[in-house]
This record gives sequence, structure tokens and C-alpha cells, in this order.
Amino acid sequence: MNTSNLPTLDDVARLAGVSTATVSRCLNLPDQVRHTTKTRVEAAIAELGYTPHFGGLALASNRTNTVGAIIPTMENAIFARGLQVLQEELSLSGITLLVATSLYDPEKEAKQIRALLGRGVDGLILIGHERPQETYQFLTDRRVPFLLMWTSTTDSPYCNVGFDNHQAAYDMAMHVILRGHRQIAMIGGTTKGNDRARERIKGVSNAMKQNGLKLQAPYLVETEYTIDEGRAAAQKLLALHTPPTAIICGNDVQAAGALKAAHQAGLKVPDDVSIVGFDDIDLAEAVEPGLTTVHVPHRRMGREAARLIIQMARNRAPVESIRIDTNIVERSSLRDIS
Amino acid sequence: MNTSNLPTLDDVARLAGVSTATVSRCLNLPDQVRHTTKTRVEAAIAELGYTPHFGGLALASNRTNTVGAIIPTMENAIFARGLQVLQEELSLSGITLLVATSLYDPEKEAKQIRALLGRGVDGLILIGHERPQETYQFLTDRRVPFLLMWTSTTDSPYCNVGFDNHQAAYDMAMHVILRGHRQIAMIGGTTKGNDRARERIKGVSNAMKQNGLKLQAPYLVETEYTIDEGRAAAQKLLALHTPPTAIICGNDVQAAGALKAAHQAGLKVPDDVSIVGFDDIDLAEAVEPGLTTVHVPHRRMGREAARLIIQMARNRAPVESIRIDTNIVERSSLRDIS
DNA sequence: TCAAAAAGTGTAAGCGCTTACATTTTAAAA
DNA sequence: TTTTAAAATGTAAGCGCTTACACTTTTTGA
Repeated sequence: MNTSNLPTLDDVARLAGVSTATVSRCLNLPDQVRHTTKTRVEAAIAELGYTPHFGGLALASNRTNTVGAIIPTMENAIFARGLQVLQEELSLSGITLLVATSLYDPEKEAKQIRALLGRGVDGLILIGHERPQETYQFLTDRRVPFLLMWTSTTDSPYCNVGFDNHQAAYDMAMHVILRGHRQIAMIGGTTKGNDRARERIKGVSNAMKQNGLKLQAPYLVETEYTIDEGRAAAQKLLALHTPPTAIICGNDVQAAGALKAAHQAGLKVPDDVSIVGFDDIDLAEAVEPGLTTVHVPHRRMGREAARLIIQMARNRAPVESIRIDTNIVERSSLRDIS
Repeated sequence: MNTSNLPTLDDVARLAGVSTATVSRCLNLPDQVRHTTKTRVEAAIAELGYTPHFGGLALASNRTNTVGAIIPTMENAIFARGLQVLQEELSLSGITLLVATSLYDPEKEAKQIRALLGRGVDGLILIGHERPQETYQFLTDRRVPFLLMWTSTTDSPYCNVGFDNHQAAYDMAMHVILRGHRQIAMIGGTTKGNDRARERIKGVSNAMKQNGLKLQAPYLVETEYTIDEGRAAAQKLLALHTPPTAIICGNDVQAAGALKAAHQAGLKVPDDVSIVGFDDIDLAEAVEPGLTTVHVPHRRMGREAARLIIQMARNRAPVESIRIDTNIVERSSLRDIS
């Protein structure tokens, strides 16, 4: 026994009357040891309640069966869902997920990357593709397998699993336009350090441009992804001299806020103003009326990401990116303009 | 350089022209080394981009600066908030939070506990106080510092940081009763393996009993904490021969579902039926009308938990529990019955 | 100025595990 | 049987770090 009085490989070996190497092999290469010995060792392990010491293992084998993920924030249902799946999926392969948050700050992200690498993660999952060149440099220098999620872009040379934010937003805008809307406003997310938010705005803007419409202030607002900021932004939009007939929101949370603003202004949705969201989180269905929004298959994204990062970590080789399709889910917050 | 070509303490020492011990001291006991040496070492660290190897550190010092938390699920805004704070708070002390999920299954929780201990966590954070005796036995045998969150009970001999679910629910029920309601129904969470859900139901039940009312089927329903189950349950309640005038929900998510059901049934809230929630998550403010609910100071809970678990891990000694007060926040989903 | 105390460094022995290589045991072939 | 190949096990050298202890340098006080 050692200082922390947890049993060690050595204790097991002694009790089973074999060498430490044999015990180690029982654990890692079980079919290299005779059945009878294995039984004896297993009994010893059970009797002592032995668990391998993580540090020793990491030190000797130089891998940790750990994958790190750095997300902007946990206080966001969007990431929570994908992450939950990712975690479940990884744990099926005996891999632990380490989660850190960057609060949308590239510098904090870089710091967290170092922290996670310091913990010996075998792979890294990051959100979006926009970050300082040095960060990518650092990652490639270090030869860390990493994967970008929530984004799908051909601009980036790095492996990613996600959807095309631009395309999805473009589709949604086209959808709104085809329903007859011409006065279209957008409440987008803060674009600083957030490529997803920027692409969603660009997608809407491009769709409008193609239809001879222009997305510009005061019809274009950037706010944080919170209910209250969404509400405040919508309040201003609805108080304009010519208010929009439709508001496209950067995500469902903002859309919920916009809905609230409409209610408070005594307006009916969708009769007086249409509001659409993005992400299709639970909230989208909870509010009244239900939000027409872009459905993102978070579970599938999590599952694929788990599969790929494991593959990358194992083979130390790049893998092909995966694009996940989104679709518009119709509820009742959008109506036709005649 | 070693196999993984990451710089080691040794590389730093060589470059700075000092011994590994000195480098180590620069990192851990900085005021035991001379200023000029420190500068040299720091330069070497920067030049190499050195990060301590976690395994080596864990092995040599027998601590990991890691705290593990096992929550039922990440897909729940309630835990996400507290966890986010916990994580931020811990990272201020250089501690990493490892999150695992149990999906409300005690066996899975036990498994996760072992997994986290295997990773050498210095402390453990668990949700609620109800779990098999063996689990507690295991934890105490192993002398792992651990902390229960989201609960505050004198029944449990273990350190906890949270609020009194029974009392909070009792207060809410009293509040509803004082507003004149007598036909009160409750949509509670699934009680299996969930002491918080059970206490909330008991709290409501007790308050009613004290006022000569009885909480029983069909006015008492247990469902999962999801919007849809909340909606379905409320739908049945509202279709009863004598529907309740008020529905107390086990959490805001269920309440949002109930709200939805009322809308669908063409009923106005709170005019035709009052609905109250629990937890005060963002959702409570997002829905229309805003939910009258029990406000739980999640941030404060996270902060206190971080403080305590650090203290426990450091001193290897129990600390006093902390009870956090809740309060009712009035929005507009509850009205007086004349 | 010099001895004694204090401060700063270096040396080297582990921490618990894996794994290349050496050795012993068992099975197969002759 | 004996010989030889194959399988099972043991030996021991690290992996990167901390830290007790020994040693050297600097500071302090007379």
C-alpha cells in the first residue's frame, strides 16, 4: 500500500502471486495470459477493489482515454444537448469527456486548450472554425487531433462535423420571402469571435439580396443570445415607423424574447408580425405560438463527432469532414403575407 | 524531448541551465527561488511552450487539481447553470471540473463515481442525498471528500449545499392557497431515485393537508421533467369534470408544458387556470404569461459549492453544510380566486 | 572582516504503470 | 521419449514530476 492507501498494481500482483507485468497484461492484453492466472488476478483485483491509478497510467502509456471539449458556455441549451450525446457516445468507448468553457473569448479558449492538453487529452473538440491562426498553429505543432463542431465549411482545412450555418439561414430567409414578406428584419447574435452568428446573418442577407431586398440598420441588429436582449431588440424594431412584418432571429432564445416583445406591445404573432428562430431547442416548442425554426440534428452531430474524434485519436490521421443537413420545422409563428 | 515530443521539465531545466528541482519550484513555490533564476526559467518555459505533464504531476504529488461532478443530465438548464458557475469558480483556483452524467440512475452514478475516482479526482460533487447505502460506504471507505448539491437536509449526515425542496414547495403551496385556491393539482417530477422531486411533492401535500385539503389522484400526477409530458399531464387535468383552478408544477419545464396545454384547450392563464413553476430558469420568463415560480439562487449555490469542496479537498476534513434560501418570484401566471 | 544563519540550488529517490527483453513453462513435432 | 517452437510469465528500465536532504551561495550581525 502507498500513502493514499489505495491498492496498487503491486498489491494486486503480490496477492495473486504474480508479477506486476502479468497484472498489467490481464488488464490490457487479456488474451496473452493463461486462463487460470487471469482468474486469480481478477479475484485479487476484486478483493482489493483495485482501480488503476490514472497518473501512473497516463505517464507510462502516454494516453489518457480522455477527450476535451471547449464550448462557449454551458448555460446554453444548444451546446448542452450536443455535448450530452457526445459524452454518452464517448463513454461507450471508455473515453471520458472533459468540458471547459471559453465564454466566446478566443484568448480564454487558447488558455483552455493549453489546460486540457496539460491534462493529456487524446483529442480536442472545438466549436466553430474562427480562431486566431496561432491557435491552429499551436494545435498542429503539438499534433493534437482536433475536430470542429457546429460548423461545416469548406473554407477550413480542418476536420469539422456540423451544418452549414450560412445555407440554413439562407434557406430560412428564402422561406420567409416566399411567404410574401418584404419588410424583413434580423436579430442576429453577436458576431465577434462567433462565425456561426456571422454566417447566419450573411445567409439571410444574401437571400434577401437575391430578391432585391437589403438587410441593413435599423432592420439588422446584433445582440447577445439571451431572451432579454432579444426582447429589447424586437421592441425597438416593432416601434419603428415602418415595423418589419417578419423578424428572423439568430437563435430560438432571441426569438422567444422577440415573441415576448410582441406580446408586450399588444401585437399578435403571427397575425401582426411573424417571428422565426434557429436551432429548434425545446424552448421553440414551449412558447406560444410555437416557433417556426431551423431544426438542427444535435444528437446526430454529437454521435458523429464522437466517432470521428475516436478515429482521429486512434489513427493519428485526419478523417473526412461530415456535413449534417438541417431543415425548417413549421410551427405557427410565421404566416403568409398576401 | 520524449516520444510525444512535448517539452518536459527536463528540457526546460537544460535550456535555463538549472536543475529540474528548481524549475519545479518556480512553478509550485515561486518565492523560494531567486528572482534572476526565475526570470531565466520563465523565459525557457515560454520559449519551449512548456506545460506540465498531467500524469507525471498526478503521480508525483498524488493530487490532480480536479473535482468531479455527477449530474443527472446536461440536457437540463437547471443543472447547466449551477455547473457553469461551479466550473468558473473552481477554475479561479486552478481546478478543473470533470462532469459525468447518471441519467437519474443510481447504478450509473455508482459507476461514474468509480470512473471519476479512477481519474484521481480530489473531490466529488453529487446531486441530491438519495442513493444506495453502499455508495456512501464506498465513498467514506475511500476517504473521498464529497459534497451533495441541490438539496439541504438535516436527514443526511453528509455535507450539502442547497435549498430545502420541501420547504420551498410548501411555501409555494401556501402562497397558492392564500390566494384563495382550493382545487389545487400538482404535476410533480418522477420520484424514482429523485429526492428533490419527492420532497417538492411532499411539501405541497403537507401545506394542503394543513389547510384541510388533500393532494391525491387524479389531482396528483408524476411525469418526466419535459415540456411534452407536462403538457400531456395538464391536458388530462384540465379535461377533468372539476378541473383544478391552480396547477403547481415540479419545475418550470413542466409548467411551460402546462401553459401550452391551457392555450391548446382555449383557456387563459391565469384567468381560467393558474399555473406555477419551480426553479426560475430563463424559460420561466420567456413564456407568456411569465411564470410565478420558486426562485433558486443557482449562481450562489455554485459558488458556495466550489468554496466548500476546495476546502474539503485541502483539509481532508468535513465542513459545515450550507442552506440557501429560495423565494417566490411573482410574474403573472397566478391569480386570486375570489 | 568573518562566522553563523538564511536563502537558493542540486542530487536522487520514488510515485504506479507499461513494455521490451529475458526467462521459464507448456505444447507440438519428431 | 527428446527436440523445438510457442506461449506465458518475470525482470527491470523508464515515463515526467515532486521533494527530502545535501550542498553552495548570499546575507546578516558583531
